[in-house]
Amino acid sequence: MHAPAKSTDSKVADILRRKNLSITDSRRKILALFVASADALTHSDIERKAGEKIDRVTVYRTLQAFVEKGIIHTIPTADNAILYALCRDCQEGHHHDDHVHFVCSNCNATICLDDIVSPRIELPEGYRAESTQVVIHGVCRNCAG
Amino acid sequence: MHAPAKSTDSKVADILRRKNLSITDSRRKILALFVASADALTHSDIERKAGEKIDRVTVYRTLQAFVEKGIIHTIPTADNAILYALCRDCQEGHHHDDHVHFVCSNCNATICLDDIVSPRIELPEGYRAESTQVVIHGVCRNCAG
DNA sequence: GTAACTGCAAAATATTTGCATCCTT
DNA sequence: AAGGATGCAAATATTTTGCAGTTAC
Repeated sequence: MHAPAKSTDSKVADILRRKNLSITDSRRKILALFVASADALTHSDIERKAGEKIDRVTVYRTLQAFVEKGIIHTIPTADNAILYALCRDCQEGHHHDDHVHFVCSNCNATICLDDIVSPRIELPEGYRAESTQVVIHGVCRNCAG
Repeated sequence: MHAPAKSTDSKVADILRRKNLSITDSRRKILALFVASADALTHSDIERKAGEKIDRVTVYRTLQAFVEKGIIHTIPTADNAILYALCRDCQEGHHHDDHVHFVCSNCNATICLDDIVSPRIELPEGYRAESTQVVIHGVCRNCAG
């Protein structure tokens, strides 16, 4: 098993420090999960992956704090499970919601495609757009084989 | 105030009949809400608007049945409230999910813009898109007024 | 008449809150 | 040392399930 790379660990600490959150075990572990995995996680993913050591309530409060601080964001999904993801861009400080999310119908992973900018869409007369969120369902790189 | 048009009532009955669902009071009332209102509804919207007469459990089961039969569909939202909406096109039989949803940040209504087709989006190598859902936040026609 | 639908009660889940204790700074 | 974070217990809220009575066809 790969030991948790020191780089991940310090990256995590950096993020927390930058956001004025005190650095605790729970937060380190949970944030590390996001940094480590490319795809979005549900509350129960996190509970499961973090092992038995973290209280359910702490997970709630931690996710809430992360969202408030802009470290992670929620992703709307068709089946309305609440997904949380950290985006590369958000890490850098300038949080932007207008990116594309991809949900793999095979492995069920949800991935932030930060590089892809949401398109401008022509709206009917009278509507004014402020932000555009796109969720694409399909088959991801891994599953397409 | 407009009396509930007879046309709405027969429209509702038509839809139920076409989908092989028996025509009951609850279903008629709930489906009428969708037909009547232009925007999407949450579970609690429905409970509230339907009056005290409909049991919470019946609402759950009715919405589930409607979704299964393709009468309504769920809309993913940024705040992860579960929204249900009937789409003009879905009524006609050929259900397509690839339409644009608009959420008004002022009046909070969610509207299906059935006329607007989701754009094709260029994906990274290896990804295959099957469907594209777009949610645009902004100010709707009424509120922009 | 039969199968399906509803409403009530209750179980199973999910989320929030209060508070004493522990940990970070 | 002080303020914030955690974990436990318990309060709420949400969703699901079972079943007896009712209704649509």
